[in-house]
Amino acid sequence: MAATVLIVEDEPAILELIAVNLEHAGYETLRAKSAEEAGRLLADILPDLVLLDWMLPGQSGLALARRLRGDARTREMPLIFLTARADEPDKIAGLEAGADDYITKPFSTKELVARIRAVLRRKKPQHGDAPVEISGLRLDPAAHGVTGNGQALSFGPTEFRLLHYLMTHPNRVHSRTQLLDEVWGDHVFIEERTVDVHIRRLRQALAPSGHDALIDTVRGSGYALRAEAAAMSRG
Amino acid sequence: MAATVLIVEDEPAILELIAVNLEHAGYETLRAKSAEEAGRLLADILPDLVLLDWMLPGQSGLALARRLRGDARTREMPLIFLTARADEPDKIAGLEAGADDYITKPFSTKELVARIRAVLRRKKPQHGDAPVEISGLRLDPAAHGVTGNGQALSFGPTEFRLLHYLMTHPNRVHSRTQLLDEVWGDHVFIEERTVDVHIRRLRQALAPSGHDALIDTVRGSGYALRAEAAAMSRG
DNA sequence: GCCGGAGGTTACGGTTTCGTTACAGCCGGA
DNA sequence: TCCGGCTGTAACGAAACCGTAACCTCCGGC
Repeated sequence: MAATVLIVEDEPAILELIAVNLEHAGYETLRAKSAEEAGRLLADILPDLVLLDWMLPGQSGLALARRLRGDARTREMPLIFLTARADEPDKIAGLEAGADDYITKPFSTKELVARIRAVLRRKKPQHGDAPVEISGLRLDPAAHGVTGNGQALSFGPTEFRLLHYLMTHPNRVHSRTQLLDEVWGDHVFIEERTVDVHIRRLRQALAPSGHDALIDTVRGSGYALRAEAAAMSRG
Repeated sequence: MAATVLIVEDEPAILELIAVNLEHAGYETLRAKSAEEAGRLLADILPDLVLLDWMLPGQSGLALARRLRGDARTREMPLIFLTARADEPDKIAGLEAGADDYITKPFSTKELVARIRAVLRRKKPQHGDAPVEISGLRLDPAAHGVTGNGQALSFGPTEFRLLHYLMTHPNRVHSRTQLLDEVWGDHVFIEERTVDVHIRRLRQALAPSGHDALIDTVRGSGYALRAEAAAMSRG
């Protein structure tokens, strides 16, 4: 039940300092030294909160924030900026980008923990990391693991997110457009047929345990993951 | 059903380019070459979304945006800015004026369509159709599934729409013309006998659970789906 | 019983949609 | 730097689906 915090900070000493303090306060931590590394992490794992340094080598923290807010998966994710610059313009830009709070260095670890607590309290209860199970197929977002009737299955990042979305919205037809919005993110420009290919890859990855049969093609509409309970809902 | 987009753009070539692309993507378009013209149009028609150029002769796009947000009638209308200026200050001013998104020229038509789609989707609190049930026959539009007394039945797209329509309008005779309008769409030209064939296919798909008997042929008039409660109501 | 009309049924060409494969680009790790 | 995994796109073939025509069956009126 411990909340997971992703810390994005290029200075190793500060990164370590923050991480140790947060862990001491009872949080689990993920670490990234650049926006790019954070992006890769976020492709697989959705932390409960992101602590984001403003100045980063390569892509800036602000740019990453914008990317997070442009993606349906991460739009609601709590975000706190961490920066040495106290200038007013930066602050405005940061909040415009959808940050929930803004902490200027130097800061006390007490203040840091207090603000994280406040932001987490303000945000809705997280549901993104609860394990899902349907028809013997079990997906655990936190562990990034899937088992089919006990047998371990492996997926690429996109396949994993696609399966996760389908499993959390079963017995419902999703158009290709919908899936692109929900799984890839609102602001991507991808051919609809690409969804077909990923469905195929997902089915292939599910095949070893036979769970590929769970994914129905609804001709002319899209795809649906069928949980057996719904087919016989009437008694 | 197609969403209507009002395009406000003073450059004729660009206006045309955008309009053609949106129409190709399935949207209906309205065109205005100035903020004033757009204002007159909006007095009569409320489009589903406004695509607004920043720089316009006469009244600026920003001014029009502010006016739209000040009017109760148009306050909730989705609005996307379209501009050649990528400067940060402009962007902030645009978003403060209540724009839902902001696209800088040059842009790809793919991106344009994707963003329009995203904004429209975000604004609409998607109202999923409710399941219908008649005499043990249950149809769930969201799941695109049908069960007859617990047994799963499968249909092609047209059969499904036809059954859906009949189930939501039971105990009523529908002429073939009516069915073509309601199920196929107003503007299609299709032989009336085609309806017969689809009724036949629908009955066949319903046969496994015996629900094919629900569809009555009314000689000389059309077809009707009979809900049992009504069977005794008429003599 | 005969007849005409309406609906039932079947078969078929054409089109759309989907599954599948192949491929090139990107990125990170060795 | 090469290599191997992952991704998005294009292309091709198969299957599903559709609309139409043709033929058959049923029905009522005479």
